[in-house]
Amino acid sequence: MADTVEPRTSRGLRDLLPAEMLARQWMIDTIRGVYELYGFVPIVTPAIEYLDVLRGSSAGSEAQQSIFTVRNPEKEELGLRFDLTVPLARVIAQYRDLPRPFRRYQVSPVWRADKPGPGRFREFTQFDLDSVGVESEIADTEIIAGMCDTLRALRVGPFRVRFSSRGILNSLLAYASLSAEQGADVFRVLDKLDKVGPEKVRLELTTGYVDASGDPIPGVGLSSEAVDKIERFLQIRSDDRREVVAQLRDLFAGVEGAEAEIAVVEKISNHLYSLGYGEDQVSLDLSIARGLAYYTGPVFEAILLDAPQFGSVFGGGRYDGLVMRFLGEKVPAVGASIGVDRLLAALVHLGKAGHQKSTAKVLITNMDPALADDYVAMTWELRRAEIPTELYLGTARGPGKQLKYADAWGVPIAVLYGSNEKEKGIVTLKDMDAGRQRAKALANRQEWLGERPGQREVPRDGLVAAVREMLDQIEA
RNA sequence: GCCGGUGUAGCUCAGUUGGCGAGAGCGCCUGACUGUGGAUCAGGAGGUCUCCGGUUCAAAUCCGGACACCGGUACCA
Repeated sequence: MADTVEPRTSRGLRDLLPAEMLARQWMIDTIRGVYELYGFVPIVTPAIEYLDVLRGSSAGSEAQQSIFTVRNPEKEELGLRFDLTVPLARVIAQYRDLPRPFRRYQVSPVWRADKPGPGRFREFTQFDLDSVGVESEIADTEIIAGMCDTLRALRVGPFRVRFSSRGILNSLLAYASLSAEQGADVFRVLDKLDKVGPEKVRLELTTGYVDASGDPIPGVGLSSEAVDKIERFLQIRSDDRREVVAQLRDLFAGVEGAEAEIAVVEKISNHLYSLGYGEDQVSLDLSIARGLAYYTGPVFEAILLDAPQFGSVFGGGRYDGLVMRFLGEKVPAVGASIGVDRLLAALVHLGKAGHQKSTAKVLITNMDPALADDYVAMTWELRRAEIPTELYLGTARGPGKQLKYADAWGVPIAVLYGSNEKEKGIVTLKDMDAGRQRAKALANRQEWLGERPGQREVPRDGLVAAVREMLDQIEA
């Protein structure tokens, strides 16, 4: 016995088999369609970047251990990208002659060396779109509208895009007399509101608590007056975005800088109203904080109302400071990112994706080696008529095995052609699904064989037309 | 990182208080049925029982350790 290698994949990595790839490609194509309609352009950047590009020059000690590091022959310090935003900032800084605004999309895998969890992997794909170099809130509006259009195009069922703003949260800090440093912790905790509920958020903002597993969760150590003010802020909830804006103005009256931040959010909301994005699609939800530190303005995320357990499937915000790392100059930018894997998992869960198993619509079976020329001819005839067709190339001889093969791959139509058909100048078409349905009702094999469900004989020279007709019928 | 759980066939799992040649279902292969998927029936292939050490006449089973995976929780630029 020769030594063999055990086939396996490293932790947190997985293979995407055909059924999943087909669903994913459909999803990506659909999203791409929306963003090209909006006039975004594609780019791709290398998976591998210099470590200092990924980390930032100053951030030696920052908590960025989840980068996979990579060795090259020159022994340079390299790593796999962990998102698509940092490489975008690099591109903006590196290609100074790119016209701005630069509005691009990118769909690519990213890597994080975290502990994998349910629906969470070390290699996963993001679909990002960003507008770089636009100060106007119309860019933010465009991203939010695009999120709505994308989710509608994907037929995800009811969804909600929720947005807020870091500017408003900063006003909250001023209102509650908190420092910017405390702010980072506060935002992180607020982001968990949906998941853990208001009591635990209060505990985590003050003293901390011990969770069900006995793991102590440290508190942020805020005073109860500060937490009271935060809670008053969080109580502003309404489906009506205008109502939220009004209450916010009321609460933050006299807080320095607050009015300007509220005005930005109000403008976005009004643009969206005038475009027909009402409360059923977009809500102004002040509990949205987003975990990332680099956001500077509006932030947004989308959830599926029929699958809320999948969390945010699409999120983003404005980050006016990120390009500064490379250019030393402030370049405004706003964008959003779709977690392709998470959204796809949600769609499969909802039964809205993942049904297609094959690209071929027709399998030409191969029963008689003497007729090889006919099989090849029929195959290319169909292909040249733009009908995706596979010629059976395996070793099984009888039609039984070959039909089983068609069944296993979910090919909707099989073509049977042997000496009988050749003599009569016909081909036999078989609608696989019709047979599948019929099989449920039949217990006895003689009946099953005798009936030959879903089969039709058509003239050999009418093959293409007959297949097309049968496909139309199946797809209707 | 912390807490808990689980490692037995390709997959899902059963294996009683340790007891001779290690099981089931699904899947796969062959045949009944040499030109028809499903169903049924018969047969077949497929296992270092995660690994290392210990206890014992005897370990998949008990003990210790390692590793891996799963779930929860924390962190997440």
